[in-house]
Amino acid sequence: MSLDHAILGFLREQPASGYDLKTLCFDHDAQHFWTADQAQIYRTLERLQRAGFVSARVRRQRSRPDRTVYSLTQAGSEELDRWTATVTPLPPLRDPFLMQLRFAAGLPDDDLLALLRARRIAVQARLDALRDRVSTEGRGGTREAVLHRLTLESVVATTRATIDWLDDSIDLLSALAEQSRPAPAGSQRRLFAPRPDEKGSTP
Amino acid sequence: MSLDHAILGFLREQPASGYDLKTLCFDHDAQHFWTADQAQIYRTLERLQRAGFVSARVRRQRSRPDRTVYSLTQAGSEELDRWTATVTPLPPLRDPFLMQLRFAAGLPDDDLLALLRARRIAVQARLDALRDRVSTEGRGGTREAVLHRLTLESVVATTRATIDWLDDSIDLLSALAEQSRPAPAGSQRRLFAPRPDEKGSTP
DNA sequence: CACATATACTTGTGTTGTCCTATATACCTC
DNA sequence: GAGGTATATAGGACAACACAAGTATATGTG
Repeated sequence: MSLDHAILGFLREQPASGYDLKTLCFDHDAQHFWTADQAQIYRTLERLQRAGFVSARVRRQRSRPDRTVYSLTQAGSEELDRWTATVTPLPPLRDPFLMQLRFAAGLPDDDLLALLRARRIAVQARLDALRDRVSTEGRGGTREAVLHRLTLESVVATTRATIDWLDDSIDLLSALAEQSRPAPAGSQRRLFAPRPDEKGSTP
Repeated sequence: MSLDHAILGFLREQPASGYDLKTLCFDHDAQHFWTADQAQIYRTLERLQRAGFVSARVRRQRSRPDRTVYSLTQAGSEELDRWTATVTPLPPLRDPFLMQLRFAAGLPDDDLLALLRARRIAVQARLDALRDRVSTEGRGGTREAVLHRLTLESVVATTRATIDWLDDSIDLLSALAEQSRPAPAGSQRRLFAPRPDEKGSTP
């Protein structure tokens, strides 16, 4: 029921329509810790309203379809406080990529390395996007701003750790692949030192 | 459809019953990257059998209920290889705890810090358990063993990063809380150095 | 004027995953 | 011999979530 509380959280900061929540909140602000389908947001709003946690009023608009703007009620605010103060157990770990890696023993070395390198690129792109957000959104001294910054930094930290792990894993697996690769003719043992523009295998 | 492939992956390593998959595979080996409900495992096995990816045969047992032992078929093995070689996009980020933190601005400082400290304890416990596993399971030079070790190390790396982030966050928030706390009588400024058994605030 | 785009919301449907319960056998312990 | 534990499987109910399509209106663009 995290989505419920995310919506309550956003509505506490300011009233919003389902459309606002989707385009402004979930597609941007919350992007690094939660996402939500548009249909799901509307259905959840309906449910929260029935539960008395939010109230709705329709805003007529001339140039646009009418908006149903939701606000947090007192009960909603209390529920949000109750929930934020609740200690919850760690959720089970779930990572399709690690699963893929765990069962990739059947792949040729090159395919395995390609998989890891592709992953590295994707994770690096995510990290770059996060850093952009830290530098643009990471200002402000209000309590909300500090907490928002902390959530961004959490994801930055784990993402960096993932990149480091990927680098180590790529190094390890290429070394293993090199060992087991049928040596290209005349290269079992180097007769000459590597040229200066060639990288050594290990520091 | 990750569960499907996890089952194919385990069955490639050795034939197993639904019960084996639950108790030996998902509750232990795969614990750090996937979990599965017992009911779901049986239903998935049925589906995989209909799809021709696994085959079943019943083993009569005298002292125990009969077991239905599943094995990977040729088609199943091919599907597994196809899937492991497939590059998939990063899944969206989902973290209920970060959401909680993001919307915790309404909490008193002490509750907020309690939340983070409780989290630290839980994450540390997970890390300890992972380290145990690395030292007991992290042996062997087979391809499977290496990949298994890498998956464990991935989770160790991100878990460590999370602990570091929690420590930094706790430090930051306690400092902020200290600033805004109404100063206890006579303690705006320390007149005496801390006694030797008192901890300094920072190394 | 046709068409795409942005706004704003609704409905249907399927999949995944969780929880709970039921069934059955055999062992072990009190 | 009653009750707990381990083995082994199966079913219903349901919540969460994703995907897809449909309904409107107004604006901008070629």
